Amino acid sequence: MFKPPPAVKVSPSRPMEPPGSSLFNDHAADKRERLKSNVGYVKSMISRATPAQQAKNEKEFNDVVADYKTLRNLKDYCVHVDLDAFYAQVECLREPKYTRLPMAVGGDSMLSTANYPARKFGVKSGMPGFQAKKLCPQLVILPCDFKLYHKASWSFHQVLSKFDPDVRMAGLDEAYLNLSNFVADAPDGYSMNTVAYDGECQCNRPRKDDITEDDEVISSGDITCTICGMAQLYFNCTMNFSPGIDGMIRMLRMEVAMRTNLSCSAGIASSYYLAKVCSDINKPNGQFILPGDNDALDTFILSSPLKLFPGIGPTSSNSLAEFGIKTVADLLNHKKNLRFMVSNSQYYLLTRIVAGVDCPPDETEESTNETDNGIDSGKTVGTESTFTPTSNQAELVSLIRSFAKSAIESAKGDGVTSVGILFVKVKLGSYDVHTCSQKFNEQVPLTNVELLQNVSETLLTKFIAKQGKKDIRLLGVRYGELGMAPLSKVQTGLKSFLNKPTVGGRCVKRRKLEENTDPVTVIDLE
DNA sequence: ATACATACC
DNA sequence: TACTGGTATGTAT
Repeated sequence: MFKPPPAVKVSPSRPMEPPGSSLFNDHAADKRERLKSNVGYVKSMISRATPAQQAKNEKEFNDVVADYKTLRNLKDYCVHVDLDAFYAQVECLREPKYTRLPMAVGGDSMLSTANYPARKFGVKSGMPGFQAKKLCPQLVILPCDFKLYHKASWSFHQVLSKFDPDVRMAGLDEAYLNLSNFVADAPDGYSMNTVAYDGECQCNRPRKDDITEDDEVISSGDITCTICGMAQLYFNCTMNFSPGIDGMIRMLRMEVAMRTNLSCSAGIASSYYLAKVCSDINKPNGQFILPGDNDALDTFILSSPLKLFPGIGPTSSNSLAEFGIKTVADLLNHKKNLRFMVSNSQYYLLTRIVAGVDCPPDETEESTNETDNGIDSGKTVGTESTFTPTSNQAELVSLIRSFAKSAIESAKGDGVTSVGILFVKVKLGSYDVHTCSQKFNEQVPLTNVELLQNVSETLLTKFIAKQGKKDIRLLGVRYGELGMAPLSKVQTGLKSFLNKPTVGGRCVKRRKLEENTDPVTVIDLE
């Protein structure tokens, strides 16, 4: 397979300075404190638990896991495909020189993505740009260009839908496929006509090195790269891939690289949930297969750190770590007390992780939140924004009214015609977040801008009156219980191919997409 | 019904 | 100087 060009060698970063005192750090410290105190409370509860209770807990755990394990479907080939450092890679199509230089996409206050050269310095997505610059002074930060990312995502989706017409996009850069039926079809493996490149051009394309002796070169020549303008040798060839899922996914990733000039990684497992975990293992530009075999599954799951599983975020992970639980194996050693440590839904998530299955029983039905009167009670639309903290009420009122208006525009763009509930979000200078909401007696049409602005303002001023005069650093307005226009009118925009997001791939429900007959096109950079 | 917390990209 | 924005979902009261 093709590999990204080697990164420029750079000296390692100096160690991070200890976190100074700031409102942000104070807030983070408070949060850690609360977590510890919570854990302390639970520990004291555990110390008072009776052996009978614990035995009951242990039995429950074993029973639930055993129950879930019967849902394992070892013959399935679930695939999760994930574009590597997506925004950064797309920016490299426009400016190929960044392929080997540390670069990130985002702004001074937050980075969305960092490319791999930047990651060598410890720069990560989700890090504020100004901190990243301390780790890597030569870091180039490019602004987000969502229009372009949507185009790239569309091309990606087009390629994948040829492998599975029911492919399910989960965000712009990720997708789930089911190739269970596909794989058995080709006992002799797969072959594909491709072009591999060599020469000065370093763009993220299939490379000459990817051609093996099993492949056949049909013709070759000397041209100029259309992306970076550098000299380029090309080799038209037929590439061959081994039979089975490994070859098929190598071919799939080669096809993605050909059609989008983007590299991706893939995970293959007997459940979507595990496939997602697997796609991170050999990233970037790699793939990992978890064999559909009970012992292999158990070994893999038990040895994995819990925080790698979708749904186990920093808070749960840190909390469990306080109890000495870091891996799934650790979890099994605390069966007796798990019930005390986590919420009910977390408990079932954890048992599902242990069992290695996607969904709890009785929840496999395709579900919609849309009710008969066209109200989608699950969906919300909103706008929020951070600004220099201020306690000036006139300014804040003006801001919330403008956000109420932009949230209306955003909702209209999604085909919303009326709303049943309005949420206001306030983040104080201390980073404490508050929300207030008001449910309406009847649906408010989006044409009633004044009313929605007035209610937003009232919720805000009431909040300020209650809290006293404090600095505010973020305001947001969000609408819920959305009345939707007839679907035929709205599904036309660039993002229409995106499915409704599903949190963490925890419960991936597959959804039929429109048949796609358009030819795959290379991303248009303008 | 409302507020808050957690998660994901 | 400076720590996002949009959406979903679960828990507590």
